Formats: sequence, structure tokens, C-alpha cells
Amino acid sequence: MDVKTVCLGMLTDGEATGYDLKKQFESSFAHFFAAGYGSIYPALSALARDGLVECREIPQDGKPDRKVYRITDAGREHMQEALKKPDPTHKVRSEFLAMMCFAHLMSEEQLDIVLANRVADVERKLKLIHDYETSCMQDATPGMRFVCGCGKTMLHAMKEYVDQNRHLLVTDTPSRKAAAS
Amino acid sequence: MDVKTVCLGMLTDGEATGYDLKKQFESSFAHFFAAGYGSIYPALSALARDGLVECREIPQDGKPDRKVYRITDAGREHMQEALKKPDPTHKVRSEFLAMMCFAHLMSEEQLDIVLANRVADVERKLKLIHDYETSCMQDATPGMRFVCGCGKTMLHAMKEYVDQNRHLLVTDTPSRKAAAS
DNA sequence: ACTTTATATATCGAAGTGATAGTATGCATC
DNA sequence: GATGCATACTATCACTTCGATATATAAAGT
Repeated sequence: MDVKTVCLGMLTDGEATGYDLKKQFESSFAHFFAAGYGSIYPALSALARDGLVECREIPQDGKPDRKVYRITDAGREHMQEALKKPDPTHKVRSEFLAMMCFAHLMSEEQLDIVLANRVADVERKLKLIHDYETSCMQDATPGMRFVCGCGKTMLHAMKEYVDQNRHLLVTDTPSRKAAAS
Repeated sequence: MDVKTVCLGMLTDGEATGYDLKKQFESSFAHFFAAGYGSIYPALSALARDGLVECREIPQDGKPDRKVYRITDAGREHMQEALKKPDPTHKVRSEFLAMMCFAHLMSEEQLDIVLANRVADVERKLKLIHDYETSCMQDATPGMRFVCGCGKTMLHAMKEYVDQNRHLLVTDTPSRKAAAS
């Protein structure tokens, strides 16, 4: 389940350009699988090279060709195989928690800013999920519903944890408490 | 807050070898910041090159020298600077959730195995945190307590979510329900 | 006697990150 | 009428990290 496979999976849903896929990585997939152009374009090239997708090049004047990718039968088969992997990973890479390990080397002001930014980021991601859910209404697959629900649960858990345990790191002043509520 | 910085941070707590740091990455840091030898050894070399750590080489017969690293004053200063970054990331990279997006392309048996493995992995990580907490008893910093607590909260949230929402993906048979309880 | 675990080093190809660059259209703001 | 910003699209590149593998010895379990 690398970027290549995820792109292939997205293409089971209909043809798309690299740009389209990037948008999906930025919206519905943002909270659990980020990918930039530096991964997506090479991935699509490799998939095309291996015959798992086909590419229609639509010429445009002045601009580089628009490249629309479509999954092939071989691609669908490959996807089926990829989905047989029994133990897909779930990894967290948190500079935030790493930094908190060294909280005793930081000032309260620094900690306060970092905690606030973390909560803000969580809220941004919650909004992304919410926007996705409202935009596709009832036509999401059960899988996507499961995934969105999982994202919301984890993000809420993080937010609540930070709120309820910040006292382990900072002594809340009355003004801060007031600002938080 | 890359591997280099985290290694430097670990060394604020006392001198260590690359192997020692790896153990820390595998135990207390495992649930939010993994790193292998392929990152740690180059990181230590770079830190030594930049004068942020010093290396004592202890010769050993037959084996390569044992290299014990100690942080320098410049290193401590560098760490202070690194901790001023106001918005450390917190990223999830989940093959698991990516796979669940394509659940409609999978069989129930496959899904069942994947869900079971996910729960097992969560439990393994919970045990790691628990083991760490009992091993260091009260001499953990508030920061480490915060981090362990956060890990436990997130992992419990994931486990509970999977348990309570598996019905979105699989129709639980009586036998499965019995096995789960 | 045999195997696993622990201590310790190190490298390398493959994969992914993040930033940057380029080009055109259209829309809003000044 | 110009300037800047958003959107649509492509693409590359240096750097970092990942995961697997290799090498060596000693202790400890079975």
C-alpha cells in the first residue's frame, strides 16, 4: 500500500489526472495518507510503464499535455492482489509528541503556543472530513464512512486529551482559561 | 524535529550509543516516532560532524569500536533553538485506512483478518507503553507522562472504534462475535 | 549441541518529502 | 488597466527516511 497502490485504487473509481488525485490526497485522504506531486507523478508514470493504467494525452496549446489516466484490467487485478496483504501498517510520526518529550527544556509560553497550534491543526483536519462528508452526502462507500468516522474519532480524542491534560505541562493562568473557553 | 534532533534530545538525558538510542525508539518512542539504524547512524555522524555531539571510541577486540556519544554545549544550544519551532507536525500514514477506503473490493474474510491484525497491533503498542510506564515508575518527566497518556488515549480510541464500527464493513456471524468476546 | 537473544556496528536501493518552477485562464481588488 | 491571487496542470530535484541486509561476538536458554 504505497502511493502507487493508493493512486491505482483511486482510479478504480474513474479516470483522473495527477492533479485530480492530488486534490483527493488533500481532502478526503489528508488525515491519514498525504502525498505530494513528487510522489504522485512518478507513481503514475510507473503504473503506466507497468501497464496497470493507460494514459490519454490531450494536447493543449502552450501548456504541457493534459494526461488523463484510466485503470486497465491488469491494474484491477493488481489492486485485488494488493488488497490481500493481511497487515497494512498504521504509523504515526509526530514531531509534536517528540517535542513534548522534551517539554522540561521549554518555557511555558512556548508550550502554550505549541499546544494551541496542535489543537488548531486538529480542527482544520476535522473540518476537512466534515466538508468531505457533506459534499458527498449518501453516495460514499461503507469503507469511506468507516475511514471518516475513524479519523473523526482519533482527532476528537487528540483534542480532548490535549485540553484535559495540558495541566501536566503548563500552569493555566485565569486569562488562558478564559481564552480557551 | 527530524531524527537528528530527536537523537540530540535523547542525548540531553545522558550519553548513549546508536544501539541505545535504537532501543529507545523501539520502546518509549515506538508509538509516535519510529527510526531504524539507517536513520540513526547517519544522524549521529552528522551531529558529530557539526560539533553538536562528541564521540568517544572504545576499542574492542574483533568487533568494531563501541561509539559512545555525548551532547556538547553547542548541541544543547541547538536543541533549545529546535524547540522554538511553534508548529511541530503530527502525521498519520495509514495503509490500513487506505485499504479500508477500498473495502468494497475486498471479501469479508480478508476484512476480518485485517481488522483483527489492526487490533492486535494496537494492543502490542499499548503493552509497550505500559511496560515503559511500569519500568520507570515515578522518575518520568511530566512531558513523557503527557506523551504516554496521549499514546494510550489514541490507541484506545482506535481499538474501540474498530470494535464498535466493524459492522460497517463485515456482517458479524455469531461465531465471530463469540470469538471476539 | 543448538538456537535464540542481546550487544553493537554499518550500508544501500527504494520510496517519499517539500520546495520550487513553469504556464495559462479567470476573477477580484486597487 | 494593472496587479495580484486562485485554480488548473504539468514536472523535477536534493534531501531524508525506510526497510532490509550484513557482520561479529557473547551470553543464556532449551
